[in-house]
Amino acid sequence: MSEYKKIIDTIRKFNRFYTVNMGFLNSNYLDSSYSVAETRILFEIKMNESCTQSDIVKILHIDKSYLSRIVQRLCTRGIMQKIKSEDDKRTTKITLTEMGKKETDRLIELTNMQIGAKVAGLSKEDCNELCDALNTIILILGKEVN
Amino acid sequence: MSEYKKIIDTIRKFNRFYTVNMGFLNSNYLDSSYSVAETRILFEIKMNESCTQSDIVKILHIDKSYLSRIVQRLCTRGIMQKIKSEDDKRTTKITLTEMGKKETDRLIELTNMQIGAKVAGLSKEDCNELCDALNTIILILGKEVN
DNA sequence: AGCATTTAGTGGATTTTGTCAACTAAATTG
DNA sequence: CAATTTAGTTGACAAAATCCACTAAATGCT
Repeated sequence: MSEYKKIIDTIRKFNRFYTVNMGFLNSNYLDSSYSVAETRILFEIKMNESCTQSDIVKILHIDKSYLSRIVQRLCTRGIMQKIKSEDDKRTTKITLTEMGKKETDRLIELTNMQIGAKVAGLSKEDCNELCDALNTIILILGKEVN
Repeated sequence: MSEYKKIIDTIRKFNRFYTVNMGFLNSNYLDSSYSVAETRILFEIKMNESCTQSDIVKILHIDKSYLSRIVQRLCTRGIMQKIKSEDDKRTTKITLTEMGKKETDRLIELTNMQIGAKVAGLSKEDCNELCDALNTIILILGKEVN
């Protein structure tokens, strides 16, 4: 079997396994008070400190009007703030409020616990091996630029 | 850093990387004529040859009423068939029609090409290493029963 | 400069997706 | 054989996501 056929089959098998086994990846089992999209947006802002809506649109590939409404909702809920940019008056910087930061941290903690539950029974050796394997994949697939 | 903290951080990093980099996983960029749910259902029936709706409900964790309607739709589109079971008259076996099989194969071929594009530039060595890493993850995480 | 095009974000209207509860019919429990 | 469970269907809704048209600001072009 050629390398390509083998790797494609393996990735296919992995995807199937991972989405079932780690199915919470894109689930709202996390916390019913935030949708999947909201959660991803919160995580993204957390990572990027401060960013514009179009930044998020580009990264997460979601519709700009959809995002706009989500941001509005989260603003009225006191989770984030829109700050008019001085240099480019079309754009608004989005930042988390104190409450938003706390909430995001809480959500991260929740996912950590879910992940923790998944690996709870693993031995030290398995943990290390798993880490290596995950990093290997990031390294190799990261070479492919898109 | 403890093994657990390390592995949780790594999985978190991996999830982020993989959903962005391999984002097509659960996308309908695949083929606009089938929704994500429809595609998953088609793949599942393909794998299990013949199965009941409740089988699929259990495997894919989707609402039975939701599934029922999707199956109906795909039946009227000539993709699949419901066959009354003799032994248990509550259940209906679902099978793909010839057209359904062709369509499913076509969808699989499409994902294969998407995956292929992702790994196109990899060396033989990288391919093998990647395969090993993916299989390692399946092996280790597969130990954890849920 | 001045006009055309692009970009950021908003809002209306709609479709798609997914959920919940109630129901029928058949199977299972005990 | 009555009570409970299971498989699937349907109605009514709610949530999520998309499409399109629009305003205002920035950028490109000649």
